[in-house]
Amino acid sequence: MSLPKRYDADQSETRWQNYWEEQDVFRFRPGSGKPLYTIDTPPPTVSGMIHMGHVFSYVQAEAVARYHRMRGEEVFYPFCFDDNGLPSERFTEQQKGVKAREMSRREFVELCLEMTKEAEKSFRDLWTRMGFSCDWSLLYTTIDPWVQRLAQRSFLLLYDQGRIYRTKAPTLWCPECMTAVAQAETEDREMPSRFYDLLFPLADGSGSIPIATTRPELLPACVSIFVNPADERFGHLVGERALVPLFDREVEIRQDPRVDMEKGSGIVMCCTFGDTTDIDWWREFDLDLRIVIDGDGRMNDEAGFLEGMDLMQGRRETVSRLEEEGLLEGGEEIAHPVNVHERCGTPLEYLVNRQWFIGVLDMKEELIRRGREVNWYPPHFRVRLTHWIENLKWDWCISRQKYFGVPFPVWFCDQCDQVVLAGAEDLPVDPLDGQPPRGCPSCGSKELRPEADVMDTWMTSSLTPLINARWGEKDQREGFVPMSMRPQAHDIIRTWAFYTVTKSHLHTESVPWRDLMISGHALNPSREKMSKSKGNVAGDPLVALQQYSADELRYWACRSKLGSDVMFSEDILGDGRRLVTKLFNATRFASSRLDGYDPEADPDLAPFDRWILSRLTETVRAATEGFDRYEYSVCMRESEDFFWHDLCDNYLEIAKGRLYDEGDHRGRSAAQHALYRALYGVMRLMAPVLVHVTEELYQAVFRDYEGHVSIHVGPWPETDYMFERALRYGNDCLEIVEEARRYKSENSLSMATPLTALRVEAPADDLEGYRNFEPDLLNVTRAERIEWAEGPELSVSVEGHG
RNA sequence: GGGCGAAUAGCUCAGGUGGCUAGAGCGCCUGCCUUACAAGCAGGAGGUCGGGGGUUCAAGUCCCUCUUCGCCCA
Repeated sequence: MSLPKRYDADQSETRWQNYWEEQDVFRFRPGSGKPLYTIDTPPPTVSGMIHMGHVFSYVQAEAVARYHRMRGEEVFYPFCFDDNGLPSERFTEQQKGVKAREMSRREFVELCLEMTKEAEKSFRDLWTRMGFSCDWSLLYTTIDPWVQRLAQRSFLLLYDQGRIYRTKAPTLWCPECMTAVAQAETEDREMPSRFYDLLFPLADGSGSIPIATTRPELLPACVSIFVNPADERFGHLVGERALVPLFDREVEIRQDPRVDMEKGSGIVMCCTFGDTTDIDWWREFDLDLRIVIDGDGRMNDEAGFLEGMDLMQGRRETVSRLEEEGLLEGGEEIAHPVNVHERCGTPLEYLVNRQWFIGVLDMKEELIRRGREVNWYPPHFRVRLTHWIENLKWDWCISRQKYFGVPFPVWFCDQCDQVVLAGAEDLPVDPLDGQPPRGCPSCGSKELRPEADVMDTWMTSSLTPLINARWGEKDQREGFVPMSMRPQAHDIIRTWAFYTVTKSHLHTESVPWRDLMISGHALNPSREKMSKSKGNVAGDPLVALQQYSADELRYWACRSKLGSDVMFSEDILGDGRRLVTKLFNATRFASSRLDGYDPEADPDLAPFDRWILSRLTETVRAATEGFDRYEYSVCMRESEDFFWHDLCDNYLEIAKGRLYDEGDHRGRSAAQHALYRALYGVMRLMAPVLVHVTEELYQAVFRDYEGHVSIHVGPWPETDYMFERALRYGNDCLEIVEEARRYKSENSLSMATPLTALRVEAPADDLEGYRNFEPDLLNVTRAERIEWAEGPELSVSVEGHG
């Protein structure tokens, strides 16, 4: 097959994408007998726009999948979507302009399903256009009934283990989303605020004490005052009582070392609840509980005259009343980090209500140990998990007061409040839909009410290794515990990695995966982390794909070191374009010189032929070593360097003389052999990244000789060819070529200009080694003769031109 | 405040276990349309490797310290 003059990436990429699908090239075939390589793809949420960050990290993992496939492993590479949960609800509400609580639950869930299906389609289209080799027949979503069954199965088992409990306790609460959230779903955001200095009159009338707070509206929730025991200024107050301003309640002044003497006035009020320290104090000192905020973020009747106001109104009203009473001593504008809900940015409150939890705080050591059992690439990310676990303050709250999610398989007895679980054989169940399977096991009552909350979406997505294994299903897959590899970006170590390690520990007493491949972020040209809200032109893959090919985007993603954040800008994509074009041109040239090539022949290779094939082996070794530790960029750098400089700039120019000489059968077939092996070798090294152009060239040139249905299921290049002498002398001989070229360049001559003679000096022991290269050296330098002489070291001089 | 990472040519970045004149691509300069490719080829200029100490025969690389930036967590 002859190649056209120019490479048309657009039509070529679509053509091969269709071909792979038609030929079912990337189908997982469990019975193949090859060693398994199983990838635990992290299911992306389907809310909103796909940006370059997704492309960046998923491409890197995709290249790894292709590498392992070429190494002869049976690659399990699924795709999946995390479509249940809060992100999808918010996405649906925004897109459709609806509110979940203003419609029936069934209607809303239907709408969410519809929206997620649409988003999944555009995701899948993009992935196809990027040339992804996942097996779409393995697709699952976290809302699939059988996946829900797995999540509920996990719940039932952990409940039986005593790992899950339900209790009324302080909970992180989002007043905007009106649900409990887990620690992992929060983030700190720097916000402008004000430190108010309030005066608390002492109960004995002996004066007043200043208390600095950013939350004056919590005054009605104040249950104690604390000072640091080491504080000489206020130590004498311990045991005294003070009056809460505006509310005239007496509270006791206590001491605790957690009070920061440097911050504000050095005296703090404890409210239920302003922060986690308040919760600790409340527990340890058995303080009163005064909850003044409702689930929707409004002050309730416990807040007295503030009732009905939202938090900001409450704050303003409190401040103005304090001013009237002369109990406010100015304040200070500050910026401080506020714990907000990562999904909506709303500051979180601490409310007390009944929630489901998984106990994790008592397992910290075990979980840290599991984290250590996983191979982290690059290794330094492991401490992030360790530190996250060490700093955990809450058990995992798994109930959400939401609608679109996996239901708890649970009812409650109206008579005795006993928890009634669904039977394992009935899963998946939706208690709101179906009848309870049996009466209350305690009192026999038939009056059961369903649990209306849904489970945290991480309850399901933490199970992806077990979902992939079809854990507990009739067709459970064997050899999936642990899975070979989980690729993910570093921002979700505390969530995905942590929860998944936890679940696998509890369910399989194992790590979820042997290897963890941690990608960096894509930054936009102003070095900011790309996010949905900051979509610029370059940040939208669909826009980028109008101008650049998928191979060019993939090349960009795979030139960076694993784990490091990389800037995305359009001019960087030009680098990929150059390489794709060069690859195409070089192969087109090679194929035009391969007529009569006999793959079975074993021709007598010239020294330069041995040199290029030995260089190829060096390159393959380095590339393989890189890929084995998930450094795809090492493979790209090494193979690009080999291809461009050794193969194109040097070997092709050297071998041209023989390739064009129809009369020199021996020399020509040797050059054909070396050229074919070298080009096909480096083509395969680049195939995991430049998936389309390598397929195009493989099908056009190599397929007839090799016979594999696709380059991507052909073998990774071998590493056994090595002639050390040819490698060493060949490298040195390039200096001779270089000297001839320099001479021509300095004299403004064309490279085609003939030279009268080259004079080469070399140590006596090496002279013969170099002389073996003479015929090819004459060809490439256009020298009429080479004068060889003994000398202390290799040196070259040019004697005039013709 | 703690942890992790980064700082190398004008720009974007490579430089495991310390070892010849520190590399690449882009950009720049000078040539060359060489029987694949001008989206190319050849040649060249350009860096006190963030600052300061230290270990060593030898430090971009190891140790200490400081500065700046990013991320994660309080």
